[in-house]
Amino acid sequence: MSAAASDRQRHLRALQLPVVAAAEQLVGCTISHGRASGVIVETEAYHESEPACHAFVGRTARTWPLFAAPGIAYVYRSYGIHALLNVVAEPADVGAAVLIRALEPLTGEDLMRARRGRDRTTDLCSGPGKLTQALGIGLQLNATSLLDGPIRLGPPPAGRPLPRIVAGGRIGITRAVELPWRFCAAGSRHVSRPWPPNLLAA
DNA sequence: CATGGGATTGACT
DNA sequence: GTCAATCCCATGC
Repeated sequence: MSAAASDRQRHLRALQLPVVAAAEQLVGCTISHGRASGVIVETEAYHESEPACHAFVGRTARTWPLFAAPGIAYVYRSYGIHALLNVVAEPADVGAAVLIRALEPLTGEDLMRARRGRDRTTDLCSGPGKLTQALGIGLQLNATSLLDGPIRLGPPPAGRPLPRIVAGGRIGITRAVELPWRFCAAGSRHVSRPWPPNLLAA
């Protein structure tokens, strides 16, 4: 298969993988909602086997979408304020998902600015709460399909080289912090916390 | 039924 | 660097 053909399948192949590999493979793919879209530049993996994952406590009124089929959206409220978007991964009945932590704006940047009340491009989607606000994604889209919409997970933009990936510890959690399950596009200025330059070499 | 704690962000010192 | 906003939900009495 050509490299371009492989890219067009990347988001679909990722959904068939274990959640940590899926998180890595989804960097470079796209998320769109209506006219607004962006390239995924930062993800984190969560799995029911570790305590930082909401699914660790099992199936509840909050966590049931995590156990749905891969490609379903898990959208939940964080800190009483923000909506955070996850791509459910692994086979049905296994609780696992990829948190989308940052996007590089691709289309609809004017809409994003209006929704965010910010001008700088790097302030629009550089965080899990920011990107849902920029794309107009709320809790009402919890458990909807990312393959059928309204939110869509798509392949990398045509003609764009896939980014080199850097891995590290997940952000903003207190348990299982040692797992290197955060993945970023190397050198991207659109991630939530840019990598320290001294650690970027390798 | 009361309580505590977030997979965050933005404003401020 | 610190801190408040804000609310759902999981947990425990």
